[in-house]
Amino acid sequence: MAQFCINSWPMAVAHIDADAFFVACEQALNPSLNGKCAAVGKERGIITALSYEAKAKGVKRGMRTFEAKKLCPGLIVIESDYESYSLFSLRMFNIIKNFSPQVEEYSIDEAFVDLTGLRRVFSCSYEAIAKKMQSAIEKELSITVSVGVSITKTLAKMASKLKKPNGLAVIEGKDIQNILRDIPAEDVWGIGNNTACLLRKFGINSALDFALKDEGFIDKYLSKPYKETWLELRGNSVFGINASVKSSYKTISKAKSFYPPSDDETFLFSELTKNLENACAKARRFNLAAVRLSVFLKTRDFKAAGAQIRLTFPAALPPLLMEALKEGFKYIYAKGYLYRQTEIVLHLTENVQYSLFDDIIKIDRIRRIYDSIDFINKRFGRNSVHLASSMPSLNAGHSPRLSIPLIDIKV
DNA sequence: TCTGGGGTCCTAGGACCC
DNA sequence: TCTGGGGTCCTAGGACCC
Repeated sequence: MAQFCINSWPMAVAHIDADAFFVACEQALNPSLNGKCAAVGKERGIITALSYEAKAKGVKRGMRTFEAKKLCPGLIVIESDYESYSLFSLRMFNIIKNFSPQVEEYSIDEAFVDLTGLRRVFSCSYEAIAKKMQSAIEKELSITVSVGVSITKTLAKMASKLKKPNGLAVIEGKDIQNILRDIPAEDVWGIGNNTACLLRKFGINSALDFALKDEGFIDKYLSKPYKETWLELRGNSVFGINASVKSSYKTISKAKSFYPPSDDETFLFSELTKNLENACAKARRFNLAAVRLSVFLKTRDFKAAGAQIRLTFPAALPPLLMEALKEGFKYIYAKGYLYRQTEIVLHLTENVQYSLFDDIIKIDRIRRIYDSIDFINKRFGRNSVHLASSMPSLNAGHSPRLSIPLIDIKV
C-alpha cells in the first residue's frame, strides 16, 4: 500500500496524559487508597473521576454515586479538591518543562511537548526521552501518565490512548496506516459523533478510511478543522505546540444545576445573580470586561431558553450588569416551566475603553467598592460579600463563612 | 447515555456600506 | 429609483474538546 507523503524532517511530539488524574492525586496524598475502587465527586453526588479498579466494575463517569455503589459496593467516594489537583498539575508541567521548553498545557492533566531535535541533547531516541519523562513524573509525584509519541499532535494524542494506563506508544510514519486501521473514526481527536455519522454514510468507518480519502472529498464535504485533522492523520503536521500560558478568556460562563427543578422566579433570578457575581469576579481577576451578556434557563428536558444583551459599555461589576440581567431574565422566563439550571455567559473584551458619555465617576465608585469586596472574598472565602438578590440561592446551599449582604449599593 | 461545568473555533447569514 | 456587484463586520449556532 502506498505510504502517505510525509515531510522529510518531521517533528517529534509527545502527548502526555495522566491516568485517572483526580483519583491518582487523591491516592498520592493518601496511599491507603491505592489499588482500591475509589472515585471523586462526592459533593455533587455524581462520579467525576474514578480509579481503574472502579472502572473494571463497570462504574462510569457521570453516574450517580448511589448507582455506582450498587455496582461496586466497596466504592470509596471522596469530595473533589481542585486546589490539590491544580498543584499536581503545575508540578507535572514543571517536570515536563525540564525536558523541553516547548510545552503546551492542554488541560489540567494533559500536555503536548515538542521534542524535535532533542535526541542529541539526551543522547537517546525520542521514545527513550518520553520514557524518562514518564519515569520522572511517577517518581516525583507518585502518579502515572500515558505517553504517545509521533510526528503530529493528532497522532501523538491518539498514541497516548493506545496503552493506557502507564503506557508508552510510538507511531512512526511507516506504522501510521497499520495503527489507524484499528481505530474507529469517531475516536479521532477532532471528530465527534456528528461528523462520524456523516462519514459512515460514505463508508468511512475507521481512522484509516478517513485518512485515505482523497482531498477532493474532504474539500467538498468538510470544513477547515476536519481538513487539518485529515492532514495530521496523514503525517503532515499543521497544529503547532502552543507554549504560551493562558492569560485571557474570550468568554467566561457560570452555570449551576439544582434539584428539584424550580419555577420560582425569585429563586431563579437569585441563581443567575450568583452566576453573574462569580463570572464577574473571574473577569476582574483577568482584567477583562463584558461587552455582551447571555442568559440561559434550562428545563428538565435539556431545552434552553436564552437571550443575549449588548451592553452600552464594557463592565465587570455586577451592579452595572443587573439591568441587563433583569432584561434578559424577563425575556426568557416563562411561568409554569420547571427549570433545572441557570447559566450566564460574559463575552469579554480586553481593552476596556469608556466613552466620554459614560458616567466614569459612578463606575469608579462601584469599582472601588468591588476592589474591597474582592479583597474580603479572597481573605474570607468566596461569596462572603455578595449582592442582596443572590441571598435566596446562597441560603439554600452552602452557607458562607461570613455573610455580609450588600443590601443596596448607593452610588 | 445524555451526567455537569467549563471552554474554543468555524461558518453562514444578515446588516450595512460603497 | 432600480439593479447589480462586492466588501466588511457582527452574531447565532454548530461542533468539538476536557
